[in-house]
Amino acid sequence: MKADKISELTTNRMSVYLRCLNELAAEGAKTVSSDKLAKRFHLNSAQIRKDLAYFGEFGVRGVGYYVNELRNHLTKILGLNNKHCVAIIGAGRLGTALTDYYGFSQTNFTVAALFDADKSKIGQKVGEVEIFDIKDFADVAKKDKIDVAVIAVPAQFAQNVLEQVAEAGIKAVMNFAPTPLKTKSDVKLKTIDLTTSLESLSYFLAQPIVTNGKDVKPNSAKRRIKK
Amino acid sequence: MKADKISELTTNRMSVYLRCLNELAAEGAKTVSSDKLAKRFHLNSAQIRKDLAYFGEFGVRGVGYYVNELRNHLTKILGLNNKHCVAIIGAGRLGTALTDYYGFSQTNFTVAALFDADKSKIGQKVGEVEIFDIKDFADVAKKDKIDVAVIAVPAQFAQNVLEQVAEAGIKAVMNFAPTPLKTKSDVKLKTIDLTTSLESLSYFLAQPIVTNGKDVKPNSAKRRIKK
DNA sequence: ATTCGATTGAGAACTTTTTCACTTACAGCA
DNA sequence: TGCTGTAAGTGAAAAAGTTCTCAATCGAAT
Repeated sequence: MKADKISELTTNRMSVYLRCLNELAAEGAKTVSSDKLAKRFHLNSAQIRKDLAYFGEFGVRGVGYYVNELRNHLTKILGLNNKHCVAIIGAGRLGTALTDYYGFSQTNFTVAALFDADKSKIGQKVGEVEIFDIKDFADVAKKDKIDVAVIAVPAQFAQNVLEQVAEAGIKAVMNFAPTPLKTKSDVKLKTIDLTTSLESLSYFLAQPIVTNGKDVKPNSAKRRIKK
Repeated sequence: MKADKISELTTNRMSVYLRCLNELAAEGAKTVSSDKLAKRFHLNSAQIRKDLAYFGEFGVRGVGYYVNELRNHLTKILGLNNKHCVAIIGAGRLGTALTDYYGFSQTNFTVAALFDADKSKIGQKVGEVEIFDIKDFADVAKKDKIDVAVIAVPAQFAQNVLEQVAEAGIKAVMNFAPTPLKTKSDVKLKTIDLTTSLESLSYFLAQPIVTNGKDVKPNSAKRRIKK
């Protein structure tokens, strides 16, 4: 198949598959079928096959996928065979929490540096990771071979930080600031907006829960009139 | 219009619109058009009108939307006119960071309690927020009128925590544990998987950047051909 | 009043994503 | 060697989501 444009929905799932394959490998499983995988995360097996098919033919008909082999493929596809160095900009609560979070992680990401504009923080350490002046970003990024940036600064500074980071040649940015950012097309930006997530959840709280078109509440006839 | 099933993509955007309206209101804007809004976050104006149309007719032709009026509507729709009390389960780095994050927040969410299984943490405080024993979740949740739970525990405990939380009658759960969770259909679960986000980003790093099916390395003429 | 520009609301068209259903291929066994 | 059962790969259909287009309608200017 080998399509030339892979959607983010697919790459997200690839990461999930890989995690699952790592678990399966640890459990000593030799093979796994798309159907077994699908059941692990309440997903359609055709979807898994289709996702994988974008990248090649990894399975064996009648058998399934060899766990180790597929794992190696996915690791390569996701670029996790190479080490990645992450810089976190913003040494507040969130930034420092993420420093540990990714530091712990079994994946191939290392938080190499923290950055902040607050003079009083600069030079301090969070675990093993030193806090640098954001002004020195380009230099430090180059020296430490940083290739991923995480923006964890207040919304009003985010655009500026993004530009500095892009200027320094970083091509992958994860943004936690709840604000829309403009970026050049060769920089991949992924925004995680916690406020939006929470508010969106609140919406579902506010609504009566509906299952199969009918209300689940005891004695309310019809809320949510169709059409 | 008033459709009966609103997608999460729409509710996420509604939250974004609301944030923007709050800013506009602060700037003193009286009205705003879908086109102006759209430009703020590189979005199509038809999309905004369609999103809003799910919930009613809020605009005035030839004028746009009255900022304050629309803001009030969105606030009600998202259920943000009521206070929400949030419990965070897992008083590790991430959990404590989120405690502050949402605590700061200007929105109508208050972190009312933290929970952990680690005896040494129980009784301590993070800012104003006390850490309770997870075993007491149901009691504390009832007393403090908690209606949203955030799961920030290691993956292997997440399913168990979710069940306890659901058992206590919580209907909205935000999950940071990188693992698929099973839940009853009347509990709204939203998972934010930071590892997946990062790995997915890594994929785009690993790939040559492609625009129209061709590689965009140094001296390729046209980027992004229309259509 | 009437015209004009602006902007919504909504159906149609289009695009993307997911699911279905079927064909092909391999492994194990008689 | 040929059957049989299982499961990948895949084109087509369905569903979901986005964008286009345009009639309807409002405010303002003439």
